[in-house]
Amino acid sequence: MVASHPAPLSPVGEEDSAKRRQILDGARKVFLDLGFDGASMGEIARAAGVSKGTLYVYFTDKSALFESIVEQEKLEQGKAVFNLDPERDAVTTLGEFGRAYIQLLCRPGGGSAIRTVMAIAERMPDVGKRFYEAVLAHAIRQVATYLDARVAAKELEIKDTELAAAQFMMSCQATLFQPFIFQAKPTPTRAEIDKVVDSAVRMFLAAYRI
Amino acid sequence: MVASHPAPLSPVGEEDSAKRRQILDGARKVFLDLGFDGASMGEIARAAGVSKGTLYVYFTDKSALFESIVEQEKLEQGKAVFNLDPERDAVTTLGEFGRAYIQLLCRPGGGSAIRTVMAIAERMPDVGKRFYEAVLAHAIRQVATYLDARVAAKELEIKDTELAAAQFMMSCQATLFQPFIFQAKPTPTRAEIDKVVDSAVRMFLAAYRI
Amino acid sequence: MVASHPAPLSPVGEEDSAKRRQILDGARKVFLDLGFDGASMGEIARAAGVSKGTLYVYFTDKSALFESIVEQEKLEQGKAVFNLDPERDAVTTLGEFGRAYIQLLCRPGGGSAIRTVMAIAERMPDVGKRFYEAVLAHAIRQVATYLDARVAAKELEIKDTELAAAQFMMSCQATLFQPFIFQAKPTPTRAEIDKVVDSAVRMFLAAYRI
Amino acid sequence: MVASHPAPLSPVGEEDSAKRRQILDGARKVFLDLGFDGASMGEIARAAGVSKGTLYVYFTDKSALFESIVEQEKLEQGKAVFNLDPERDAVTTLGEFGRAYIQLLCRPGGGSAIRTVMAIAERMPDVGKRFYEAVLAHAIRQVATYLDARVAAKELEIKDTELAAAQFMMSCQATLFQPFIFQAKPTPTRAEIDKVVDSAVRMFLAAYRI
DNA sequence: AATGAATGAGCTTTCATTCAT
DNA sequence: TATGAATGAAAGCTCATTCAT
Repeated sequence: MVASHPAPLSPVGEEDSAKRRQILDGARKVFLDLGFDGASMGEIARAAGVSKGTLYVYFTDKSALFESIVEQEKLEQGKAVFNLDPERDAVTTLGEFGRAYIQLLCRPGGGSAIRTVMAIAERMPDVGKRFYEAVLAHAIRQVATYLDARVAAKELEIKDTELAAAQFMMSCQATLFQPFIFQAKPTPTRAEIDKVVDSAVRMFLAAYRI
Repeated sequence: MVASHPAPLSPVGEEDSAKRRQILDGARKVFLDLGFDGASMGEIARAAGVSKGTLYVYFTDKSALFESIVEQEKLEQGKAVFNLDPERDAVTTLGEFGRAYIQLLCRPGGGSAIRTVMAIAERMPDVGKRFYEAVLAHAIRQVATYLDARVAAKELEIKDTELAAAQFMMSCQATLFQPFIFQAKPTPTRAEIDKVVDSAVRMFLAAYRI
Repeated sequence: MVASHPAPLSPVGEEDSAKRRQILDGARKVFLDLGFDGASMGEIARAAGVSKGTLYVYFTDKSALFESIVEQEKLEQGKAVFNLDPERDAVTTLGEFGRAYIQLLCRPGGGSAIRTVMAIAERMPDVGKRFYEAVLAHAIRQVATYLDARVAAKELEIKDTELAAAQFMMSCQATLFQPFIFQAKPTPTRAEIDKVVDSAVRMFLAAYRI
Repeated sequence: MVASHPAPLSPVGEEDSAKRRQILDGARKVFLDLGFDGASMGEIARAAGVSKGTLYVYFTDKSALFESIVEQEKLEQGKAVFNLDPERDAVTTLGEFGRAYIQLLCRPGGGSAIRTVMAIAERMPDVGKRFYEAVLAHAIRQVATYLDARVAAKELEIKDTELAAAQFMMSCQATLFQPFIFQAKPTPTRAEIDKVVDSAVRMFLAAYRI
């Protein structure tokens, strides 16, 4: 009874109590698998191993829980670091980046955050916008910055590096991302990714290398 | 009750009675605006101008109705004809095509079939797959066929025309489609589309023109 | 099949379908017995002999159903006609009226609308106010009008007949209404009512008769 | 767990520990403002500045807490002393009393114990009955006792002083208490109270003064 | 004694579906 | 065929209550 009260702070007080984590983990799976409407609070409670009531101790309502999930995915995917060392040459760097990027987008195991957010964007525009900015636009800006450096290094000649970055990133998705998200093909293999990314790098450099 | 139930045939002789059309038209709008879960049979009935009961005369349940809508969109968008005359040169043809394609993807006014199908693909993989095949893969094949012709005509040199087609089509979406579908930016203007598609055409031809 | 569709109009269309009546009857009992918060839609459905869903076909929500009950009670109690013939003398008329009035206020069988509305008036001020106006204030005005006539007939001398009317009506309630509503005594008997009302009439006339 | 539970006595030695008081004070406000059903144990805990768990240390359940509040109000309002000095003349005494009584009944600021108890009386008849006895009937008895004295002093002539007391007290409420409790009019002003009470006194004395 | 985390029953409400007509 | 009345299962959410500390 001495030091028995070391941590029992209020659940909401701590930004990241164990229970909160537990709920987020359960909710993540359910939301990403079933979408916002398809997921029920009951199922989330079951997945998280807590009672329905407990959900509402930590999150005001279903939307708040969902937005926390998106926020978390946003942070996690947004901080995916790519090796975009401005000194390195474009062939290697873009190739490496492309492979990492596609693997991020086409993560195996169902439940894609991108799909889930896209699906709800019409009804929760802010959620969609913030996710896009933090993840997709953020990645584009990183690549654009790298391209700026290579332009300065006289390896490339590009007017609009942000557009070019986006072009490259979209090219890398060719035949991979859409079939994946539409469930038309399984998660792309390493070999498929290599082939497509290599081709994208070739096309990109054929167009922009000095 | 005597001979009034000739057989559990489709409600009317023709596969596409006026009522059926009416229902599909109403349902289309509601499903594309609100998604599968967001749409309610009541709202669909109202939009279609029929009673809720009638919905079940023509479609066994909500899923069947939804799949019919997707089927219809599939057929309609699948037959969106692009002028891919194999005789025409690549600059003009790809430019025109690219603009038309982006306008198809980024149609103003909410209700996007692509988003709606994408959203449900995890829970209805067949629906997603069939839609992808009939619309997106089909468009890729059309472009690939055109590219085959231009390769044969010695204008282009491409190993894998299907991959190249997809690359081009994805490049055209750069900075346009994703922000649009995530509600991060408004429907792209004509000028924006022109700029992006022109750049995609330039990049593509710089890489693949002989 | 000829004249088989004579009446199946929309439930809400008819202001007073049988089902609607059935629901109101069930809801009346439950609301008046348990109050707004104490009554549950499930119990109301059971009392009305319909499913919970049906409740919402006829009434938008619990409040709307409650307000309909209050409205109904208002109309019913508001149109309780008292014989306030301006020609009749005050002793008889006020005595008769007083007895009828107390019997209205202290109706046997539990479930008092007055109590129920009073209880919710703080949270639904409009409901409270409208009920008061239509039932209590309306009765006061009727009596005041009668008193005006008796003043004109030189039987009484009263400055403020509305206040006098209210005084008389409150006097009639002495030792009857409050114990009744607080459940401190059972419904008053005829004899008790007679005694109290007679006394109120005597007091009133001793004060106001010319 | 050894000797830490001396016995299931009341939480503390004194019947009215500071904590208990604190809870009662918080609960009073919430119950009187929102009624029994409208008040939640959470809100009560917040208002009292204790945890929800503590509520259950001092009171077995919500009903017990509520009944304690009513008990407390009963005691407090029951001991509201009115200057009913049997030596003083009726005009002054009844006038003073009437004003004080109406001010007690029509206290500004929502939270009326009378309304709250009345509201629940059907479901908690004992609570209602005890409150009526201790507050309303008690006040009537006080006035009746005063009237007895004035009858003995030959100022008044009254057969049933308890009935007369109640008559007077109800007359004082005319046009004031009911509109107030139904939220049909705001808290009566001092001037309004004066006017009504003066009139009630006049009527009463016109009828009962020798 | 006091807490606050956790629960689960129960609430209001919605909605896909059925069925008599 | 077409209807709309009716349903009941299940949703999101609240809250009185319990319990380990």
